[in-house]
Amino acid sequence: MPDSLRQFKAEIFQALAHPTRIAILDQLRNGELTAGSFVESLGLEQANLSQHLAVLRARQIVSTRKVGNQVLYSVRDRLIFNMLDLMRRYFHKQVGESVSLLEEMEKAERRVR
Amino acid sequence: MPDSLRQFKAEIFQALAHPTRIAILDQLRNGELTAGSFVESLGLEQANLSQHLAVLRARQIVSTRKVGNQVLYSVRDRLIFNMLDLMRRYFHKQVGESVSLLEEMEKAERRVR
DNA sequence: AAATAATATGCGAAATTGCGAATATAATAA
DNA sequence: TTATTATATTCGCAATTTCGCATATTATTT
Repeated sequence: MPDSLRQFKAEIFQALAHPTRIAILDQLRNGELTAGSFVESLGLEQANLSQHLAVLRARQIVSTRKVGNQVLYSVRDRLIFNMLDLMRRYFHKQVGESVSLLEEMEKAERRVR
Repeated sequence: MPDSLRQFKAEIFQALAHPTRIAILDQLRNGELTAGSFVESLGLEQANLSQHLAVLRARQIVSTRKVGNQVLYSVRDRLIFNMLDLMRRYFHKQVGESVSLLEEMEKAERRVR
């Protein structure tokens, strides 16, 4: 596997590695939204939001379209959503395992008592 | 979507956001390997490798098993490989789009001349 | 017990990231 | 033209990441 591929993967993962940016992408699942809409829905500083959008732009994860005064954002490739969905599955599996581990521990605990 | 879920996703993405750690995981596709094997195959400082392994451990992405003198690493949940594979597909799609964009530009260029 | 081998950890420096405050830019409205 | 609205950029700072170097820890061998 070429190192450039790993480099690319790392950069995309990096772009996804922030709760705010994940929230932004989640909101784009149903189509394009203005930059400003995130400020309201996520309740963050305008500058902060704009910086997170800049990260997603830099990695070409989103594309923009200017309409009059405002900028519409959309996700370039919906494959990104597959990544997020896969990660949700991963989360649930992990939680599941943690729960059953706890149950095991409780069983063992009861046996000792 | 709960914020804790986005937090979790971000942490895992973060753990994957380094070429060295991606390389480590790639090598674990065929089963467990000793910590030392990465030092040789990747040609990095022993301490550096160990630090990257610590990141993967902290996020529970890998699990370890001590055998005598050495530590065997393995991937806890192969879903992680699905993430890497999906990212490879994403890469190829992006490259493909870039190529066809270039071709479009060349066509346009020829029309102008 | 002392030496060796495999792995992990602590430390300091450089680079990167995240954030708020202020400022810049661009389009529209007055 | 001036004011307003939407968005982006710059700056300074704190926090985090990455790395090499040195050191610690644990198991094995001599």
